[in-house]
Amino acid sequence: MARKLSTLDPQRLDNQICFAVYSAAHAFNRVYKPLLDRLGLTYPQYLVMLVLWERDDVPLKDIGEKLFLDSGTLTPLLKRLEAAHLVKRTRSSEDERQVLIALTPQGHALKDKARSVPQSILAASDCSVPELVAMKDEIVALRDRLNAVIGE
Amino acid sequence: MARKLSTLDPQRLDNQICFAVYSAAHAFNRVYKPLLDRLGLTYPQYLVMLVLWERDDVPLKDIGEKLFLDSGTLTPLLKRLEAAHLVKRTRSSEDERQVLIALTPQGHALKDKARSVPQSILAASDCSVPELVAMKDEIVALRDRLNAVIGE
DNA sequence: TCACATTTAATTGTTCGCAATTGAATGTCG
DNA sequence: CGACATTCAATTGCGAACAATTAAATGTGA
Repeated sequence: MARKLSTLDPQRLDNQICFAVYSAAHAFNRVYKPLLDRLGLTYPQYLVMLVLWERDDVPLKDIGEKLFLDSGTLTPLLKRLEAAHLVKRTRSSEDERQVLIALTPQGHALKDKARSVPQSILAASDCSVPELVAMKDEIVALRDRLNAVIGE
Repeated sequence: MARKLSTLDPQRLDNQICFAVYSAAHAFNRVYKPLLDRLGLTYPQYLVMLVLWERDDVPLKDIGEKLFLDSGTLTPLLKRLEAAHLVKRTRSSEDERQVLIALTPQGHALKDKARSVPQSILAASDCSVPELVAMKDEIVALRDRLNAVIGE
């Protein structure tokens, strides 16, 4: 009886999906760490590079919208990527407010070296691709509902 | 054809479950923010309080194991909770290496004020409880598989 | 055109999160 | 008992993450 109550108690840590998500994010980060160390990237830096590998010469703002990050996070991060010679930051000539982020040749080249990363993550997940895709879609849907509430 | 390839490309941002988890964690944090502000807590501080509301007078190490955090994160966090008069930190007399964390009366009292938080999160999730429980269990299982790889 | 609002990036300050190190307390084994 | 390893918390340094503010560029409407 006491057990049954505790498995329903919404104030219990283990009953909270947010803690599941929070702790899973950290677990992913720990798995990524050794893989990304070899590329000289942190996980958020890797996300920015993924965006740029899809489309180059992007305004900082667009990167922020894709990754749900603001300039307070991205400005120093991009300065570090620039210091590592992976990107170049230039003011747009049409709109001087915008900063355009472009890959350097080294930044482009890193895409190849990073090609094996998703494979390693998949292996660590120890889960079938269709299962992972289904989970991903559910989590994205949840995230989008949460973000919709924030805007309200 | 190009579209089909891109939806299978493992190096695409939108195909990565880790980014789904990462961005969902941030979305949760943004929903929690205004709720926890009223309690004077950050989200990680709230997690520590959840642990203590379940069992009081816990070694720092045990809190770390439950939350997957180390002393580098917890020591300053707990000092801030102590400065807010929510917990007390004392060295164990049996084992002087351990620091025991105990709730103050204010720390206990905060549990009641926090009772409505899970309800608000549930509403923001806009999802049935059984669905959320199923997702939570899947995510926890994934997290545990990832953590198992780290240990190896 | 000119006052005003909006957009955008940068900056500042606080809190996480973790790797690496330090130092003290405890355990272990010869 | 005594050398040695282990455990545990604290510390240091770095990189996010975000709120709040600042400043410059652009847009808008009288």
